[in-house]
Amino acid sequence: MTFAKSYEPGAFESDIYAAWEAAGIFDPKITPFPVDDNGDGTDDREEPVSTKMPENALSRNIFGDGPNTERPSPVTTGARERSEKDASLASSTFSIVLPPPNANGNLHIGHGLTVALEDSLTRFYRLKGLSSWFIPGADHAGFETWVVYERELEKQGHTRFEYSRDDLYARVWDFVAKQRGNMELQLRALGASCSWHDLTFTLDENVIDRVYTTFEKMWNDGYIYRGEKLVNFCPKHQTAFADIEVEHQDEPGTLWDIAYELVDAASKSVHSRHFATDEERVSEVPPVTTGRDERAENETFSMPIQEIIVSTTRPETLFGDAAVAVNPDDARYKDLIGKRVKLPLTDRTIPIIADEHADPEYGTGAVKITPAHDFDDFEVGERHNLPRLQVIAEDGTMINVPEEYLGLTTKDCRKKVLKDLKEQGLLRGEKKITHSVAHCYKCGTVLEPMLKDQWFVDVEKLAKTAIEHLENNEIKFHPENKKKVLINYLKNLKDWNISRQIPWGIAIPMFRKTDPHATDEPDWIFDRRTNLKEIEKAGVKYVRDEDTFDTWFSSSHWPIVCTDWTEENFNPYYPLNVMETGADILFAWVARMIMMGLYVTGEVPFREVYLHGLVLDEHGKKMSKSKGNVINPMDLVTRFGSDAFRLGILRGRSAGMNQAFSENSVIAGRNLCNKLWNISRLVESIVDEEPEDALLAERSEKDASPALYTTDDMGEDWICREINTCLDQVESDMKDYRFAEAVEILYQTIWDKYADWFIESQKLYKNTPLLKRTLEILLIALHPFAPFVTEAIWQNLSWTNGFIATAKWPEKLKFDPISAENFETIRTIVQEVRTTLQALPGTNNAKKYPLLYDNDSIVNDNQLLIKTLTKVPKINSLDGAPRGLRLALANHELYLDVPEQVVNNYKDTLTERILSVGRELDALNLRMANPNYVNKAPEHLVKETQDQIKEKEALIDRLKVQLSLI
RNA sequence: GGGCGGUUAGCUCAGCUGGCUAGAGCGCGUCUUUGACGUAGACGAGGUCACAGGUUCAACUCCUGUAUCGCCCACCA
Repeated sequence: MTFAKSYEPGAFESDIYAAWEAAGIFDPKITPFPVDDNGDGTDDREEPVSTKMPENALSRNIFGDGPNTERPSPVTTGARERSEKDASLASSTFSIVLPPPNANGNLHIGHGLTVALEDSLTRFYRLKGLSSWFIPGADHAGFETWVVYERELEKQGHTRFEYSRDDLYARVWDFVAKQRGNMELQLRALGASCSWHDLTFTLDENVIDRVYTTFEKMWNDGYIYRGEKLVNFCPKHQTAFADIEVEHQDEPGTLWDIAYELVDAASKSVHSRHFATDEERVSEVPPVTTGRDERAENETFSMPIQEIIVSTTRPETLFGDAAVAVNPDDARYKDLIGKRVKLPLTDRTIPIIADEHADPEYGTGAVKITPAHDFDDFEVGERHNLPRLQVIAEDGTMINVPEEYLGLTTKDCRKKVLKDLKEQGLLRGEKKITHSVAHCYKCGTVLEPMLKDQWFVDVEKLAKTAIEHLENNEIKFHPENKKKVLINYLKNLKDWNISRQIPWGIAIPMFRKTDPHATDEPDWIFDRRTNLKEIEKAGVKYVRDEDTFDTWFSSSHWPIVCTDWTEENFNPYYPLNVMETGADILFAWVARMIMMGLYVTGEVPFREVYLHGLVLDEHGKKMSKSKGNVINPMDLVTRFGSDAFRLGILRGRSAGMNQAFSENSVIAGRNLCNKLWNISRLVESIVDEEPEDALLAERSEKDASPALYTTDDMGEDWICREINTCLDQVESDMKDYRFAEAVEILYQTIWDKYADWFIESQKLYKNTPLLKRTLEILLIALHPFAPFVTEAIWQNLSWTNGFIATAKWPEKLKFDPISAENFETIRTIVQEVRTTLQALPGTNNAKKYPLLYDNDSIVNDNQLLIKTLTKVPKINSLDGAPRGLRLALANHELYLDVPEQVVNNYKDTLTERILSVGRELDALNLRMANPNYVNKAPEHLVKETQDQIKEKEALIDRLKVQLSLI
């Protein structure tokens, strides 16, 4: 096989992926259910044990025609026990799940980062010999997909209300089935080494099964309750959201002051009471009414005011008011507590109550309480047992209001209410304010707090258990501080609304009794038969709840369902080794997986959590369609190659940080791939022309060791040392999830060390076995990060076998440390020669001047090497007195044999050099002059400083001699 | 209001538990057809590590405060 002349990733990437997949190398070596005792880790999945008939008609397998149906089924062997064998099994596996991308979407840059991170880990541990299982998934993306589909329906002139829920489910299913596939192809293009036949779709039967089992357990354990609570409701999408899905935005608004008339009037007017009783504090008393002309207010003092003025941003909800609240400590209103007021525009009267919620500093200090349409008011209402009167319907129009307002939209109703209040003289002021408003994160519609019967999970115990395990350090976080953030979140977690009013999701398996006379029967029963609208049990009829689960309720089972965890069997892949995902879903997903994992399995679902931050554009700004700064990962893959993208996006990135990303880093990655490609071409050409046997024979005469290679010349020992350091570094970086650092050290080792020094030296002394071995090692070490190019090279090399993807992580190389250190000296010499030559006037200096040395064994022994690396025409031993230009190297008598004229021109440079070394020397001397440093600093540092001083002094001396010679 | 993070070269970022002349990539300048690579090689310029205190023999690193940018949570009648 011959190497293509140039590095063209597009020419081989897809073929290579196909070859990997065909060879099945992404499958875990150990089957998830090693109960067969074959002892050879053979795969059980060819003979699946019985699969249940799909009881749920809704749960068709979207990937049903694929090999997914062959997914292994658990084999019951009785109680699950942890044996020593289990433990050793678990330690020989590596498992990780892909946060499932939207089944019918395209990958975005965040997915690109996720794959780069997760696949690097997977490939690294696969090379390290662990049975690695990278489990892919696809998300039905309940709401996301639903929004897309509903838009589609609208385009066709239909609405969701024309169809039954089952109909809609089936339609969306087909819609997704048609669209799906893109994201899987894109994952392959990114090199994700996923075990594809284990792909789990969030609506797969086993997922629904597991979710129902958990729900049933929760129901029986009393964790599930049906409650009438306020939920964030999108009037456009007609569904409720969890708190976490709501987007708050600061917006301008108006705060209106509205007068509510007292029914049983106070004996004195509000204002006169103040003046009569608190005369000494008159000047400090704030006026009850605000935002109006001072004089107008004064006028009101003379008249008995029989009203209280409330401040509100939502006048239209006044029909739902259940009370007016004032702060119990607010002196202005103390006497009014317990009195009643007439609700404007209606005949109703409501009480004035005392509640901390009312802030005396804000508005008038009196606030209307509308329990059915405001979250705070709901809580106030609960404290005071107030009725919840719903006046806004789910479609955003008014209900339960006087006839003239009935059916108006909230917007129109507000206008009319304000107009009517004004006419009645009850509107007392308005003020422009900024307040945050809840929006639907998808369509931007203002969310309406809506009173609804929903299913809730009582999270108290779940959260408490999770906190205990977190505080017990059972999960390691990267970055570390996120654990604290998570615990803090869990401590304040409110009950979780799991009902959604969209058809695209997992049906809630609850049925409501239809016959109110069957008093002995419970109102709600659990039943898995959600394919039926109506069921009958013990002669009583029940109808299905039409809601579906919040997607996070099922997603929280992800590690459990992906690894096929069961109660009965030990599963070496659960808990997952690591959960890698975006820091933005720490609460929504990670927190819930931990709670659910503990609830279902009693174990944390993963040992470590790595959270990545946002990928920002090159200027550090968030990417968004509206800004037009979105970078499409597939576009970069096409232009620069998959490896270049992966290397580029990992570069300079650290856990949890939002970081800028630009094409530059991808270009740098591409360049490394190209470099590696050409290194390999050169090595291969050397291997091709030099018969290995002859060389080995020659070497083994000198050294009887049976090693595959021998190190002999200095650069060889040196590169062995450097590669060993690199391997150590990569391993420790991967253990600590320091991806960028791992890539960095590989980059440096391959380019700055291997190519620039070792390969260059090998153009002179060829050690073919070592060239082969070192190249193999570097390819393997880089493979986790750049899988395609390393595999492509591996396949092109004449002496390698199999796939690099399943190669063995390299052992350390043997080397002679003294020889390695000597090469370091040679490098220093070579660099000094180069620097000096460049600084000399004129061009092409390297070829002009010979190098002279005196009494220097390293130079003497390596004349040819130094000559090759510096390109000087000759290296001679100094005969007679020193001449030419002395190199500024301590402990080396080296001269560039240049004419006096050139030396003279170099005088300034030399003087400056002496000064600069002098400054360094001064600093060192200053340090030594400090007795505290000498006494307190570690001994080795003091000694190091002393040595440096000696070195610098000697250097300065010699430079001065040189200068004096000029 | 509570919490978290950033501020290091022109740009984007490393620098872990305090001890190098503070690093990388890209960009920039000069030079180079050398057994692969110009997507390259050699050499170089460029930094008061946001600011102010403190701890220490020693601070980019630890502590306190300030400024500034950003994120998350809560509240906003």
